[in-house]
Amino acid sequence: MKEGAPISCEFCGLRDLSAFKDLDATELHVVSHVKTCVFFKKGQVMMHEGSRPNGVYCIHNGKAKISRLGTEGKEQILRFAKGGDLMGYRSLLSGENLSATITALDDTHACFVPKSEMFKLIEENPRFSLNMMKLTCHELGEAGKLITNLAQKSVRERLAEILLIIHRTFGEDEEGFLDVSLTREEIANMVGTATESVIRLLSEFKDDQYITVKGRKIALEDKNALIRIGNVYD
Amino acid sequence: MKEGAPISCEFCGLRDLSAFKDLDATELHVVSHVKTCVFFKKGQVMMHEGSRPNGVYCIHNGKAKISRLGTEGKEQILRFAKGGDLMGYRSLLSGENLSATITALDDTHACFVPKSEMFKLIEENPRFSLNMMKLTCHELGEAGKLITNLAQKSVRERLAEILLIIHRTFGEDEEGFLDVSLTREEIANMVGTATESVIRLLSEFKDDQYITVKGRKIALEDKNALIRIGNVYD
DNA sequence: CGATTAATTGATACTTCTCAAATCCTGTGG
DNA sequence: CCACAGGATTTGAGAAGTATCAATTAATCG
Repeated sequence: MKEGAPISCEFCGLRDLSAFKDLDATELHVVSHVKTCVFFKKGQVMMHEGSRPNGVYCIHNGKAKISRLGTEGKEQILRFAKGGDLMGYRSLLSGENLSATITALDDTHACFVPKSEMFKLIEENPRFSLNMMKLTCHELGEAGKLITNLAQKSVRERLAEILLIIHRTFGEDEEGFLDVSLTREEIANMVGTATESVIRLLSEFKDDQYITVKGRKIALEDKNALIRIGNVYD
Repeated sequence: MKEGAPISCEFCGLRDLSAFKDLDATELHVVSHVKTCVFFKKGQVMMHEGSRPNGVYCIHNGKAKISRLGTEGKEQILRFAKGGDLMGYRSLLSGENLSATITALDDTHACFVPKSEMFKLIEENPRFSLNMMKLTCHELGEAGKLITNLAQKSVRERLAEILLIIHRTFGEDEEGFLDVSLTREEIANMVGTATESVIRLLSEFKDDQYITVKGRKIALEDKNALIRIGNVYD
């Protein structure tokens, strides 16, 4: 982790996507000056499960995964994050230790906003508070979906759905492949299954021409089939 | 659903447990006068998945379950609620439809606080906002735990853990039985498994003398054994 | 261009689900 | 208070779905 190129909040194109969208010019100016710009290399841990954060990261560009350690130290990926997403706010706001580890999936530039500034904004700007609540409550809804899926769907269904989620989150590159590099193990740790099961099912999907695989790169060729297989309704 | 006995917020013993604990005398007085007291019979639905709530319920006494419909209409129980707990705030704050149904597990008295009042408090009292955020963020952490458990633990482990969770949430009656009446199917819908599996595993736990069963009533006789079986660390 | 890590495939074992049938409760109405 | 209907619980048997272990091949990063 080292200092990155300074990015000014006032001119950040992602601002409208974030909880900071309703700050006035003065507030924005302050945030822009108290924040720090940080760079993480691919694979680097941005925040550690169990520790206490002193602020939040706002991702400028790059990708990250949010994961927890389960029994036997096995990783469970809870969700992904990309540009405009805030990381570490759950722990900061609830006053608990970090319940998850955040790891960069790519070279990532992020802005660190200190705790004091976050609480000052909450204190002074109800609109910001409401944005933070919206964000959290939305995540809570997503978590409920995931819980239901894990509890009720088969591994095959879950894998199909998660391929679609990855597509929705990160989109595709110029060749049509999912625009993120995940190992089979990471996919398994999102689906909640064994690596070998993911491999077998991906082969199946490939044989059925629902996807194309080229090394670690995966392209969704028949999204409707995946929607059907995954029983994805929303 | 009919009018219940009026309960005044000022004298509500549960207030300190709820997000309303930091309201000043005036605010509390207002809430107490705009709220409605409502009574739900055991089994009655308090809020319906997919609908848009016009406020939140604060449970005065009684018990409720929060559940979602999964594929094939199967119920997935996300969590339970009891006196002092707020219901429906996730949807209200995120501005989305209700993502879950809330059903009374017992005869339940609850206070309905209208949406307008909730947003007024958020607008005017940052401490209240912060309490709401704390609440939501804490739930989000719990959801993460549940996700990890569902993805990684066996049905046997999950059942052991959920018996402990039920104990922690509802405590025990004078005979030492878990103080809530759940069908085997409801337990299965919390664990995320088939009803028959729950029945078989409960018999096993009974044979091993970890629990005692008397009809629908269950008593935890050896909590340490359940902690061990469930790999429960927190 | 090695060395290491990741991906793949096969064989086998185990957990869990599903279906079916029997028994037991529980709440309800007479 | 009792009898009954319908739902809930229990048990068994067999089928699926997944996990695990082991061995090979492929890919990736210094």
